[in-house]
Amino acid sequence: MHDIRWIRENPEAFDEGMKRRGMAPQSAELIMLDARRREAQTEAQVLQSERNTLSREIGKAKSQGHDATEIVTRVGEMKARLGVLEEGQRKAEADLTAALETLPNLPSDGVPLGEDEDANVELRQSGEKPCFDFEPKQHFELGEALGEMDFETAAKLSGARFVLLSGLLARLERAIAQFMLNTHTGEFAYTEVSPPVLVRDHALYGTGQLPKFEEDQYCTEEGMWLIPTAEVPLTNIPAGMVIDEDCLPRRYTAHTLCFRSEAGAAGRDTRGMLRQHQFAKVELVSITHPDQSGDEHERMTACAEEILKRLGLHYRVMVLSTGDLGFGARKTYDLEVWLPGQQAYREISSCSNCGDFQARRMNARFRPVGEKGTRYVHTLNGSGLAVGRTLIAILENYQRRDGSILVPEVLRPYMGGGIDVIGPPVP
RNA sequence: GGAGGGAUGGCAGAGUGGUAAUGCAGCGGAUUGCUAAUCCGUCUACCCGAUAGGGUAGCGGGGGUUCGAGUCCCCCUCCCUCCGCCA
Repeated sequence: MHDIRWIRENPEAFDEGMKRRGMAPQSAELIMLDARRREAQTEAQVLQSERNTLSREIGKAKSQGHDATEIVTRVGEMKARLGVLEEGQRKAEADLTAALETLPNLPSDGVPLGEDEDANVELRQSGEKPCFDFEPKQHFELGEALGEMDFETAAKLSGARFVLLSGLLARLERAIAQFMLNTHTGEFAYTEVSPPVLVRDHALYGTGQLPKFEEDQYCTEEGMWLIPTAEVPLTNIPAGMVIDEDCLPRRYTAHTLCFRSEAGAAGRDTRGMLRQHQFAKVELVSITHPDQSGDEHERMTACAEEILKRLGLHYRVMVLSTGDLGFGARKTYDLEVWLPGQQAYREISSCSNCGDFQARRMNARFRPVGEKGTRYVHTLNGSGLAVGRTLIAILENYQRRDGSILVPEVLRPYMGGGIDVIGPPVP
């Protein structure tokens, strides 16, 4: 959500930001709605003030035993008009909010200008593509050959875009998540959280999925929503609160299932488990002082990168262009891991600085030391990492000629001991 | 599913129809010769105003009654307790 006062004072900067997002100028319409709102408010307040004065006189007169019928009739006559004005004020406020709440965040300075992901800019790479003396397979070929990645049974149970892992692949998935959580909590000072994965409307509103992206979410009959990412519960932890400045930054991590309808993704990534309706992810969320969100964004990205480095996976860091930026983000780094079976880089983490955009929606503030009043916190979120996609990356990067998978060194302690290789498949 | 009790400022907590007590925290100021005490003011959001200042709203949300609602009535949401069911 944007600050209407800022828009009022910086209309050209606001429109410039929207333009970089590929959107038409918005400020004129918003400023008009704001003017209408303030006009309606002032109008209503003048009459309310009058009413209050007269009502107080009635109270005074009555307590002194004087007759007040004349004033009572006068105030009574104001009533209908007052109702109309108050209704007008409510309407004007609702109109402005409705216009504001569907507008995306403005890109930060320095975010590359572009229409879509083709304009994303590579910042750096880490590691190297592995060399094979055979033709590397895709993850689903490997997993199915091992007999531990079963799309047919999953489809029988749940339909398309689901997978059933079993045996050592199921265990590998668990090991990956454990390794990530232990690293983020033990070394990077994130507090582990086990949050609800069903949330109310206002939580999804706070992070920006509602009202605009309702069709991407799963909703229960009771009106609860399955989270599309743990960003939703974690970022909403400080919603509605005023926290002390010395409690910042707050860092949370959680390993949860995520649920996405993939409504707009028909036909994309249909083979394998790259794009599923349900997947596990270890999420990172930071709540920071406004002056620190930039540094925190770099730090968070580095934490996610460290996981890939320790797993020995080659990846590149992209900064998203203005056209590829998510709704709530002002700046996003994507980590793209190399998949030798696919011969492609694929997103495995997305780290975003949302500034005060989400904080304003969820009313999350802090009290600055030495100042009066409150300010909005800044919120950041990043995957640290997507567990399913990490499994894919390990399969494709650590595959061997015989179809077996070498377990990366750092994961072996989590595999239960003595399991350094998964497979090879039995014919 | 059944029954009951609740929701008041950053926090705690009074308030049964007439300007939202009080305490703590925060902020501003005064004062005192020492890490502090005391006193005064302020305290959320918005509107008007160049400033000084003025005003409105805010007691979970929305309606209603009333000249006037935190207070009375209706609807809704959420929280808690007990019972039932249940991992």
